[in-house]
Amino acid sequence: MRPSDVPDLRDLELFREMPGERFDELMRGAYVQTFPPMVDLITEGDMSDFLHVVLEGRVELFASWNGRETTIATVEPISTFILAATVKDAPYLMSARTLEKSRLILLPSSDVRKVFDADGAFARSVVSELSARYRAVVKNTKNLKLRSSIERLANYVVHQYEIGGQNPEFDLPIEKRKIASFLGMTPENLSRAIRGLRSYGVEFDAQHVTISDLDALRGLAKPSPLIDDADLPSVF
Amino acid sequence: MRPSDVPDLRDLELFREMPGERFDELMRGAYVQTFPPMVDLITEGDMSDFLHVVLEGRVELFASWNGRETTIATVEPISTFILAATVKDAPYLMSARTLEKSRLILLPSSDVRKVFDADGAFARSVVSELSARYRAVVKNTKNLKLRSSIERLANYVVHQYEIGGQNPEFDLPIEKRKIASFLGMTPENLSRAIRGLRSYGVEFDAQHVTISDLDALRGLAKPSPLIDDADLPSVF
DNA sequence: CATATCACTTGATAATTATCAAGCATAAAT
DNA sequence: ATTTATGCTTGATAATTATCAAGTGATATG
Repeated sequence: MRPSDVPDLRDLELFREMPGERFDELMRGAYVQTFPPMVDLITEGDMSDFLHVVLEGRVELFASWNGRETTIATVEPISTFILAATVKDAPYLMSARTLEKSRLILLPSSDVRKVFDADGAFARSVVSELSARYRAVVKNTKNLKLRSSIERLANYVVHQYEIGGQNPEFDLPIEKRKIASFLGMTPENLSRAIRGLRSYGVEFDAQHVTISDLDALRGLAKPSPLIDDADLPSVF
Repeated sequence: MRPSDVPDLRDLELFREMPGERFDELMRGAYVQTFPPMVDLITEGDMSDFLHVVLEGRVELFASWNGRETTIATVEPISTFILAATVKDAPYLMSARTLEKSRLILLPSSDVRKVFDADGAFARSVVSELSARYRAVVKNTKNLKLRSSIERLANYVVHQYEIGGQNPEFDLPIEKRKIASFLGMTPENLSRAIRGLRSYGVEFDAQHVTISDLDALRGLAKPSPLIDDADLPSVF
């Protein structure tokens, strides 16, 4: 375990309030590992062995049923995932794979639960993180159920614009096929939705997006803080 | 506050581990209220004033955007709702209304947060509840994104069959229009999906459902514990 | 009893979204 | 440079789902 990774972890809301000894105890069992792209990290249905933290790279969370697959989220540094399965000692609901070369810290789930049982401050941090994630998934549900695919795309574009410092030009952070899956549509349908946004002053050139009429786009997207704003600093 | 309500609350996983004095402290600020059917309890976007607990009756959680509305869940006794907004001190993401005459306990959010900050055991109980709810929403997302409407209905029927003690005849617990909204479809589409289930040996007579060919139904539904099983004793 | 209301159903049609197949462009591999 | 692979786009078509309008049946209301 590289000592330089520890400060990053310590800054996470999840571990910030924890007494130093507890944190060190957690770190003793932890290990850091670097994975190539497209490596399966966890498989849905398996029991939770480790709490995962992405230090570098990018990880996709996805789920499958009956031969179909859908992207639930992509996780970027520095952020944990599958916290709920870890504290519940329950099977993973999602699978995870690296999208690019990624460095992760793996904290044995049993250690996490041990600290969790002994340390009220940690328990409170977990609550904060879980609440935020819960709310993110509820927002995602509202997005899926209340909006059409072009409306979801429009809001995705507005959101990328916002988190990119309101620059009217930016690059898509992930492949279009992943965006399509995340937004709950096929790649073909995304392609057509992208063409549909031209009448709202949005041009796509491969990964590059240019917004020329923000008002028109906003008029279609009608973004709402109760659907589109993040409770979490990172992720989703 | 009726003293007979207290034991019910005390049995909730959320409050079970809590020291008696803390529990009493929480109860001092609480009050019980009975509401007629179809009363708006909370409105999405408002700040969290109270943690709500349903003692009797039934409450619908729903969300709106751009004139559209969708049912997220119905809450039955004895269960809390909007816990995440309460602990985060954040705006409600969903509105709530009574579906029938309902009795609720309202716990001031600030009291809940106070106890939460002081009591590690309570924080751990909150985590357990939140994790379960988080996982329920993730399952719901998988249901929405991976299944067609008739598949969602088929799984809904299988689920009702399971929680009703595997009796091949049972009654729908809520109005069909609510079921449609919960399953993410229009009432018309639900009507047609119901007809579509006839070829799988499921007959609907108003609210009454009869399953005559469970294998056929299961073959269509393909229920999965990673989508359809509950982490929570009640709700969803 | 008659009427009104409301959930539900059905039919006709439209909109949305998915599927299948082919073609294009870019980037990696030989 | 040519080939190969891959992601993306486009077209044609089909399936799914929504919308609008009308009708049915049950229950409630006057």
